[in-house]
Amino acid sequence: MSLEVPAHSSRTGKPASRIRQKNEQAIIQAAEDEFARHGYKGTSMNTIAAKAGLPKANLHYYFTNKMGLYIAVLSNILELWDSTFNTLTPEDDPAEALTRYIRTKMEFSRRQPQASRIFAMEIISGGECLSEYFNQDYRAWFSSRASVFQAWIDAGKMDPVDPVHLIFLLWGSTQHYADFATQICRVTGRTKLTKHDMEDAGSNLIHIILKGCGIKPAL
Amino acid sequence: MSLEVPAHSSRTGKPASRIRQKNEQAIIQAAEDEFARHGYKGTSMNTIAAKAGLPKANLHYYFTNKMGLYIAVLSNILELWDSTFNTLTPEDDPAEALTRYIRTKMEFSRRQPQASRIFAMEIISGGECLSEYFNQDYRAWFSSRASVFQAWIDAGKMDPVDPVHLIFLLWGSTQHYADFATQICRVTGRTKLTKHDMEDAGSNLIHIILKGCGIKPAL
DNA sequence: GTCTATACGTTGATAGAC
DNA sequence: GTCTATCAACGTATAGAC
Repeated sequence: MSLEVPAHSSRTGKPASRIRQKNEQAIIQAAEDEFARHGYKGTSMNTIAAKAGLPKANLHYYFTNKMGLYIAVLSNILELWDSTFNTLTPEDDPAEALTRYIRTKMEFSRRQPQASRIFAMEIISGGECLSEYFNQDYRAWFSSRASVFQAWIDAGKMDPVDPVHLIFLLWGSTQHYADFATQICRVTGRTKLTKHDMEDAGSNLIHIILKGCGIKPAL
Repeated sequence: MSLEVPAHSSRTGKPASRIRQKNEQAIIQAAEDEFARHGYKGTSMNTIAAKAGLPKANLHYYFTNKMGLYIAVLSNILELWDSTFNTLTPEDDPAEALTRYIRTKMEFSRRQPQASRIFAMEIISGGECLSEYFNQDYRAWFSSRASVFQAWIDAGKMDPVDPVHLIFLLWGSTQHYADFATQICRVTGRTKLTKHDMEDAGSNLIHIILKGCGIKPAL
């Protein structure tokens, strides 16, 4: 499902040296910051190199070109992304499972806001770099997530809401706290969203969404 | 064609000629498309000029520089944005008012997705161009919106949810359908979101959010 | 493996003919 | 008011010395 990140040199296929690993990490880190703020087109290799503390020729040595670096960053992110998603099953207790899912997504929004923003930018920009990602497998996976909700509905464990739109509600409401953190801070007079703020936000979402779906909260 | 009062040149304050009005409109239209896709930094005057069918020197004639054009586009959007927001009052019936509000926002996401995306890109990019917009007045306005919900809560018309987070839930869940339309289409196998799709999405949100807040639906 | 120097296209912006 | 020609700055990418 995810694009491939070479643990080995993309050029030689040999195991990565310690220096290589360290430099690649520094570059990816710097690239994440820039891509998250300015998107693909708006980011320059120059700026990334400066932020990573390396001459810009090195970026081209480790990643063949700008798109190569971008794909590496995206892959990094999708790996994270995917790993937080596959926990719901029809056998689960809806209240418990949904609570856990929302908490996990909010925790992700708090700890990896950059990842969420890069993803958002890419989607808004047309998402062509993710066309590989949104393939048959992805649609099948999405379907299987939706069918979990359908199973709960059929078993009378929750209201007959549209499972697909419920997923979009879960995604939209949780990612909002990563992508729009700037606006949220400005509006509420904060300088940053604390762990506590995010937990409050999560509790609020859990209350409204569970009750809204006719699920009794877990004890 | 009607005899409207001509808009005025942003430079001279003199009445705008018909040519000027037409060209400015074409430029802003093209600029919106590009800024919505690539953000401020990722957009080039060159591309905008080509899309507007004008030599690029003209853009600098009508709008002093790139930032001037960007601000013009943003202002255009904020005007639209604000005009859809001020309908909730403590005297309203919560069910009716919230239903209307969600429908309005979804209608906005359907008709003006570009506007929503430019706003999203700007916020993700740090939102410095909006620092003027997020001023004292804005915070006061936001507060007054939140206090409407608080009034409903105090009157026992809805559950004691956090009014501020409720607003973020409303914003996040409705804007998601504009900003992430690409992903939604890919995932659901559609080519575009129809009016009918958006109405379904709205109905779903209304069901979950109203019930989740302990509000009985309007009849 | 690393970095300096550089090629060469594109950028935002302007000067000046029409 | 409009547009062609042009500028300096910056973009990605590479060649080749170390």
